[in-house]
Amino acid sequence: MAEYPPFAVTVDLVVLTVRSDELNVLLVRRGVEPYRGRWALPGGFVHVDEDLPAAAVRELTEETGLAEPAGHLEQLGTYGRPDRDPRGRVVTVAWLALLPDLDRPVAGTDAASAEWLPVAALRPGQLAFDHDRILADGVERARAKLEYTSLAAAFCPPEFTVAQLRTVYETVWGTRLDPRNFHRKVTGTPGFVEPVGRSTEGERGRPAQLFRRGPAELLHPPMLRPTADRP
Amino acid sequence: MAEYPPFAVTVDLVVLTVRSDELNVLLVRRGVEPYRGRWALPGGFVHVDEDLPAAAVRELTEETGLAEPAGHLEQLGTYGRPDRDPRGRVVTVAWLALLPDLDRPVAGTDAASAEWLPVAALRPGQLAFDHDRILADGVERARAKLEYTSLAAAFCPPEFTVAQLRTVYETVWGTRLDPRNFHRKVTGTPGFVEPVGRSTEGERGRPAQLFRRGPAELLHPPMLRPTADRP
DNA sequence: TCCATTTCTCGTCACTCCGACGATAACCGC
DNA sequence: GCGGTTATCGTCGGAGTGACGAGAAATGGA
Repeated sequence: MAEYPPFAVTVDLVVLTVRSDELNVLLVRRGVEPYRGRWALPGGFVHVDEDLPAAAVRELTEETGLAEPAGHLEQLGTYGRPDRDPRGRVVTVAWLALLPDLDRPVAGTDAASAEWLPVAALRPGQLAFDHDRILADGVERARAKLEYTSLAAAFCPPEFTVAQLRTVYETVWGTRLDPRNFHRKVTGTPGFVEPVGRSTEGERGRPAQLFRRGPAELLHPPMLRPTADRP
Repeated sequence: MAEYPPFAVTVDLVVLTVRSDELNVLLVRRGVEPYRGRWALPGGFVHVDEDLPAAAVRELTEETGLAEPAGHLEQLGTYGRPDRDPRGRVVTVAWLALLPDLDRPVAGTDAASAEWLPVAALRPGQLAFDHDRILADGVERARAKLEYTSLAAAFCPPEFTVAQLRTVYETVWGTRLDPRNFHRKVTGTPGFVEPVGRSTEGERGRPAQLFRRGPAELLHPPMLRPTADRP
């Protein structure tokens, strides 16, 4: 192996959820320099004998305090501009996590306090390092993947209604969808959702059937977001 | 920054092209241990002050001997299993490149001789390190992206016919497509291709109109590959 | 109790898109 | 000219979708 420049490798997490009709991201306040006091994506160094997915899962459980069975985790991309960290050459492998709304506050074992913040409330340049860019890439990935995968259900609890699922799409895409057409599409795509057999109770309006995730991962044909049609 | 485990960071390239109706990948024979004499993806260490995309472009030009204007380059994913390189902890950022068929042999400035090999001819376990897995991921990414982007044109020379573009789809997907429906789809999607105004000469059959890439990057609606329909 | 309100669910209709395929156009070599 | 080959245009039916009407099943207030 002779000579090679030494790097530090970290993982950073873009953890998204939908709560109160807004897309939220999990952020931590940095307690040390650089960027002390600024919001940042949760993350940390990869251990010497640790695989990259394992490091991501470890950080996720440390920050959210929950084992990972619910939700979804995938690699987002790797960022390594030479000047991205003033301390030295740090390459970070970013991960995208989609979680249901755990309406309890985040109980992290980590000292740093993690909080949910609405993505729309963040201003450019507000996050540490290049985390603005990473967050933007993560949000765009999530938006795109809702089109052709069944990942929207990862934002939902194990049992959910069609309307809850529609709210996920509407929130992530920032558009409104026709409830009747959405209902037809979701229930008509084999394997997307499966009826539980029960219904909601005590909510306003007619009770809604409860569903859980189906086995399908890809949507064929996809559900394309409404486009500002090109000329 | 105090303590952190030191890593080596490399870039590896999955360079794909379509030649003689087969999907080919650019491979090098390793001249040193480990995996000496085995085929591997071209790649190398990231320099100390080098950005990751710059390292990928550098390796690409070193291996193919051509500046990068033609074709397409994107980050594929990062692979860092602790045991993936017997020499130590090496994390590699893999990139996917799609190039037109430069039917001249690859004139690399690199000492290692790079060669095009048909992807279908490779057997599992034939490549060094975890390059089998990286190649498989790259091929799958290319297949998926043909569906909803105009990337197929990256496999074509600056001017090409609809039939050439169809051959790209057929080769990458391993399916046959109806020439008439394909022609309708390609020419009917605004911004996918633009007529040059000239036609081929001296080929067999009726001359074909020449096109070049249009400005569109996304295909709306996508061109879905024929599916072995689900039940 | 009755009614307005809310929300879920089922239909209808027109339009687009796509797969399957027929037909014609424009070149080649002989 | 003639057959072979490939490119291009057209037609037809079915699947999928956007726009929207209408009924079903709950709640809450007069």
